[in-house]
Amino acid sequence: MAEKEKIVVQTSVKDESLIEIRRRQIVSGAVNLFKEKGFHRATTREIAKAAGFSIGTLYEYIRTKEDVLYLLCDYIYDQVKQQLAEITSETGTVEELKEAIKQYFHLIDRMVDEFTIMYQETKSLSKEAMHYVFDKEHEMVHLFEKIIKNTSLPKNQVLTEKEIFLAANHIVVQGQAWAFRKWAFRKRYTIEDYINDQTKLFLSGIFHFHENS
Amino acid sequence: MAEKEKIVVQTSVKDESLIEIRRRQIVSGAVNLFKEKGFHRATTREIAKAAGFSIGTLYEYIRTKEDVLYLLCDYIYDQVKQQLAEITSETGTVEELKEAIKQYFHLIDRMVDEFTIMYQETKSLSKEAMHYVFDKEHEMVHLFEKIIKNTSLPKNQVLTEKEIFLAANHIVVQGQAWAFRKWAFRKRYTIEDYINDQTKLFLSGIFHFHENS
Amino acid sequence: MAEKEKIVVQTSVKDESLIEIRRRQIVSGAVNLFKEKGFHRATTREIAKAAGFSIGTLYEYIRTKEDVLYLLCDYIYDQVKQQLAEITSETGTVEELKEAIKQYFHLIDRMVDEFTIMYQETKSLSKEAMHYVFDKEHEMVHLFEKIIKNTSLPKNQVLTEKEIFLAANHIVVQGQAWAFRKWAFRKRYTIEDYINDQTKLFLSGIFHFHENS
Amino acid sequence: MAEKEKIVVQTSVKDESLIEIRRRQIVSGAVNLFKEKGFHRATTREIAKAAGFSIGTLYEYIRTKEDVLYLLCDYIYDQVKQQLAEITSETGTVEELKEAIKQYFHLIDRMVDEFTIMYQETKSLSKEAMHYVFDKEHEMVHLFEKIIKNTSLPKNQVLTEKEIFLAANHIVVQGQAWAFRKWAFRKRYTIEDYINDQTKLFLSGIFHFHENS
DNA sequence: CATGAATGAGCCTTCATTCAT
DNA sequence: TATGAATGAAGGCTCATTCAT
Repeated sequence: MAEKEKIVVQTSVKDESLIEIRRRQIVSGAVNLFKEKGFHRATTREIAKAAGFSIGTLYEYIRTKEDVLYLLCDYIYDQVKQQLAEITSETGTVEELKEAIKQYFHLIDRMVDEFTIMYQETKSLSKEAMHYVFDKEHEMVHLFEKIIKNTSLPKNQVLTEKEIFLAANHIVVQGQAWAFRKWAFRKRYTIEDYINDQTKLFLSGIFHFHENS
Repeated sequence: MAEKEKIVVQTSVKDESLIEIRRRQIVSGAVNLFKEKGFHRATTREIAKAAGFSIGTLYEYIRTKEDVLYLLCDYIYDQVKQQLAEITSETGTVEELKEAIKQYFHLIDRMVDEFTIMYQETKSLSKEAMHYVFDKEHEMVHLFEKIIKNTSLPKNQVLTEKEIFLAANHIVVQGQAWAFRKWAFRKRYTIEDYINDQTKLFLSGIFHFHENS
Repeated sequence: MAEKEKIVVQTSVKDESLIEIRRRQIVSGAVNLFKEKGFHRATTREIAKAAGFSIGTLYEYIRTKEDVLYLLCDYIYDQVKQQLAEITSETGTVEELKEAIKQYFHLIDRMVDEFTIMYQETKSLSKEAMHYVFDKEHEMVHLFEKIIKNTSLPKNQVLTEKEIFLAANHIVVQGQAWAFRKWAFRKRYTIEDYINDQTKLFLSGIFHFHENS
Repeated sequence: MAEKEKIVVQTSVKDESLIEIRRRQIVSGAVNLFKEKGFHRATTREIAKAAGFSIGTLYEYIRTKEDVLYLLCDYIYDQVKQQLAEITSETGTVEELKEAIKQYFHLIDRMVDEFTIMYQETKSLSKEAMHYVFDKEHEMVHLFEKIIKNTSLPKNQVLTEKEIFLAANHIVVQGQAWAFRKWAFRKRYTIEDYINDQTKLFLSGIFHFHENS
């Protein structure tokens, strides 16, 4: 979780604040571009153009094309983390859990493109970078694990660690599904409906987990 | 759903049965290759080699590199469909539904690599081919919709069409999750455990769907 | 002029009469094909198909793709030669010369496609084959040299060998021009008009050759 | 006829003057190469090498291989046009016509290779590019039409538009003949001789055009 | 003789990356 | 720092030719 984990994308530029600006430009240009053509089909020239400067300049801020994808994933997770940071479970009520799910699903809905790109292109990353991304995903699962653990369920429904893990994954996965199966859901569901039904299904699931054989 | 819908990958070879053989070779070679490097990083020469013949020959059986991916997706779905065809809901018991889920999850487990590739690379297909794949996915969702619809749930838990759709998607998505989140699940779950817990969560979910607000 | 000069296109087939038949098929298929796509753009598969048999069979009657072009040129010249053989200058009248020109121009008009192909693709031939073709062209020039030489011109207009050579070339070239500049001429000229005016221009030219400085 | 008609060969390089330089390099390299092997047999790598840079660079200045041929034709016609621009018929004397022919024939002699290539490979161009080249040819014919029209011929020999067209084509064609039939002419003619005799033949032709039936 | 599947050299083109200005 | 021209490895694909049946 420490910032130190961040895989540093090397630059030849010294000015730290300029680096930040340029990278923001790269990322926001890349999102639109990758959304349209995917990482592999997008050329570095196009990335540079989308970012608003020349390839020469692009390569002052990245070392390889893959860095762009990495930068993008990094940026998205930062956003996610930042926004999820506000979700906490303090009282342990079910309402709080519902709220967390809602926040998370809305977050995904707001960033559908970014998420879609991430889940599609992540596999193109180097093993090293991929692990970093996996870790981040694990953080997200973990966040929900904590919230679920903290939530007071009916007495006879106390979940084991493993079951909590499954439940947390469930939320994360169903959230992602909204992003990369939108072509299937959008015809029948608004995000609100989706949240509603998914939450109901999920809650009745964990509320009665141990009732069926 | 007619077989005629199949998007024909053109060939310059006339012998139909030979085409079948060669394509099977292409597909099984490609699975291993794509698993390792992904579709984009694999070269046509490598695909040919993995299939056991020269590029020249490869191109006697496909028109473009994308055809390989298409052939692969096609093959996988055919397998899936064929194996799921045996799953039917005749008595409408919950046991039957459980069995269907089990079959489906086992199927995915058996073809983890194939599924992973499919969900990762599908987006690289042409619009036309993508729609064909989407249709196939829809068939799968539909299969579960029918089974769920046919299953007798507690009286007060009758599901609407929309809810059935969600539930069917749920199964399909959680099945896929086993494939492309295996890195997360494998540490704690065997496929049997996974099936078990997922089924429990799902069933208690739909059995009590309308109990929570 | 002897048949011996013919560069033999080797075959692995023994039956002489079959060879003739197959080659005729090759040539007539190739004319249509080359007319449309040119020699380089036409594939051997297409040539075989146009000829009415398989590539395998095609290669029983030729050694390389170039042979097809060679066969084609050979055939065309044979046709030309055969048809021009009937043109002779026996009385030495101007009428006879006119008739020869007319015959030649009409011949070209009848075989525009063949001529066009020949003049366009001849340069793709090997040096050896090209020389054979050049020799054939020379024969044609020579034919007209003989006719012109034999024609009685006004006394003060007797032409030197060199001038006769030029005049003969003139006819050959202007004939070819009808074939490969048809896009320019066709708008304003019918073949009859063309023959008429070209003949007039030519005759008045050689009839008054030595009048201007 | 406006310069604007020029079919633009697209580039990814911005510096206009550099484009000019590189294209000149491409063209002059291509002339030698095509002279030797023809357009189809020459590879892009060879073209690049002949131009003095890498394929990568070559493709910064052209879009496809065909562009090289187009660039070449374009260049040649520019040269021709530029050099013929100096030829004008102001007084309408026969001497002026002779001079024009002389200039044109000399021009061809100077650029035999270029002309030969152009007339041989032009047919490989796309329809669009071919039309552009045809238009240029038409300009040349038209130039001579104007000159001939302006030339004062004997009173009873006034030529019709159609005859002038034929005569102009005559010059253009006989000029080309010097280029692509050089193997035939070179043995007996120097360019001066050729010009001399061709001019004589042509002039006596048009001076007496209407004397023969 | 006829067939057509197999082969692989080789072609055109792209594009990530570098480096002189 | 910024620029963009230059580079060349590498990729997708074609097609003339062969050879077993």
